[in-house]
Amino acid sequence: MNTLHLYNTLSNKIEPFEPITPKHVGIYVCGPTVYGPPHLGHVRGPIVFDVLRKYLILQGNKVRYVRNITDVGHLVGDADEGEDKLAKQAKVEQLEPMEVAQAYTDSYNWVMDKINVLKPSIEPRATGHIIEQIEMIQTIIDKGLAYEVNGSVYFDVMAYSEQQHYGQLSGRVLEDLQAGAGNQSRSLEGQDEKRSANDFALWKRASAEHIMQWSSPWGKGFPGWHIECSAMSARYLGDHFDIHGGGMDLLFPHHECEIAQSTAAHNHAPAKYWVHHNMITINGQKMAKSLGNGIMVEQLFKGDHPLLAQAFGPMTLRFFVLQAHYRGTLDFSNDALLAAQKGWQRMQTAFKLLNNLPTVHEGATIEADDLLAAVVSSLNDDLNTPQVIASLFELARRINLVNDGKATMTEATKATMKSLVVDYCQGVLGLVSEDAGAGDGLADAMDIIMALRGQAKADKNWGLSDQIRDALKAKGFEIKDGKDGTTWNKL
RNA sequence: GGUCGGAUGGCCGAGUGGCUAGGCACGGGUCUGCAAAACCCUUUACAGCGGUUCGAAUCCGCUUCCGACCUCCA
Repeated sequence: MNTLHLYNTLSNKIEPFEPITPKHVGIYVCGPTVYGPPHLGHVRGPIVFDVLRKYLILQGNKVRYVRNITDVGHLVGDADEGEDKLAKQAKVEQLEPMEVAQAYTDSYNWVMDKINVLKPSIEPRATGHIIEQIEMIQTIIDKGLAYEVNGSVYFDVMAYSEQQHYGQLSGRVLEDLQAGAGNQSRSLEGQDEKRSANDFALWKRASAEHIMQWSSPWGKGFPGWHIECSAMSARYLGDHFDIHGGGMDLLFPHHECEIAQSTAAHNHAPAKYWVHHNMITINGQKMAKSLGNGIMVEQLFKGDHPLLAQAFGPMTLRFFVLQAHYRGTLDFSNDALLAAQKGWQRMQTAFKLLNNLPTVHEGATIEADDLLAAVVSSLNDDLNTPQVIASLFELARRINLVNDGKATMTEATKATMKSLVVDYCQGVLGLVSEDAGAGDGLADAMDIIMALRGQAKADKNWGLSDQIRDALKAKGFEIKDGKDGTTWNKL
């Protein structure tokens, strides 16, 4: 494909991507609800949309990327009387709600940095946009598509569906949504206040002991759990922007409600393209608290989890995520992670050779134009990163051939290869080498040890050289004797 | 129950009406004090049963199994 195409959930088709305003792209991605430490599920979306964003930038677009922090509003599911998730966690920990939100926002962003996800252009918080949400709710009420009951405001789905198509995004039909949902034990507070079971809260009245609450035209309360994204996306990207992203689990009801709210308020749909990534599984099973198989990102980095035999670095995680297409489920397991880690190491090793490779003026036996074309084409085809990675492995193979003197290339080919490594591997895919020991003096210290061991080897003092090697290995440093000297890396 | 997705070689995971995905593991080789690493090579698998077709893993139907969503979720 010659231009970027994306799968649009709105049409269930792959469509050519054309910005509303040429060379300017607005992206809104649903960020985390910050009431717990980041787990593996939190990582996929940011990586996928980071690749999309970086690719759009490489193509010369100016991108405004908005990813929110939800620090209020989501109701607790299990018969908790509509308590705010954050407030609940706060009581448990005896902290201020904002303290909880801050701590988990920080740990989320720490993970984002580790996995080389670019910071959002704007990272708005739901609590910082209460006024915008109230204004939007008022607009919807004024249009007769929402109603107030006892200090709560509900969106009137039936009234809305008389003018607009409710269910367009998720493919749901209103009649099918009536009753009969699988989880019959689900009885939410305020259900009897609604005119229809499909109506959803825009604003909820807060009880006195509810910690997070704000004044509104309808009394003290807090926003419903869809309105924040509608209000914040409109504020920072306008009421009609290019791409709205998120996980498939948000498709219904969250995104469907967003469309309904925004359409009700602005008379047209908010986003042109809706892009959804699929979920992750652990050893083939859904990751869920109830199954006890949730893996926190920090546990992965430390290897501190029963399902993990070792630690895996941030780049291995990123590489692993990108080795699968974003619309398919992705299965985590120790073996799969291990395979990704080894593959990524091999790729890095080859790419590091590139700068020092010799070139020829004529009689070159390999080129790289075909790989560049393949990479671009794969990205254009709905961000097919697995195919991009396959092409990069072929690049690694060719680099190794030249390095081994089994093939030759021109300076122009070398330049193309550099572009593949710098612009696409490091740039778009965001896969950068983790240089162990950079800047903390470790490298210098290791150089000294390597020199001493080199002397022992020169003296054929194998006992000492092996002892050094084994001792370092025990501390997590791997020693490799190559033909051009000894190298090391941190495992 | 309703709606929507999947089932690919030992593992992960692309693709798709006829042409090698790729990675990891396994195996063979090069290199090497040993080891590890690195590098090269490693010859087709698509749930089952029907159907359409010159030809299907790829399209259609049925069956079995798995999963997601149905107002907690990335």
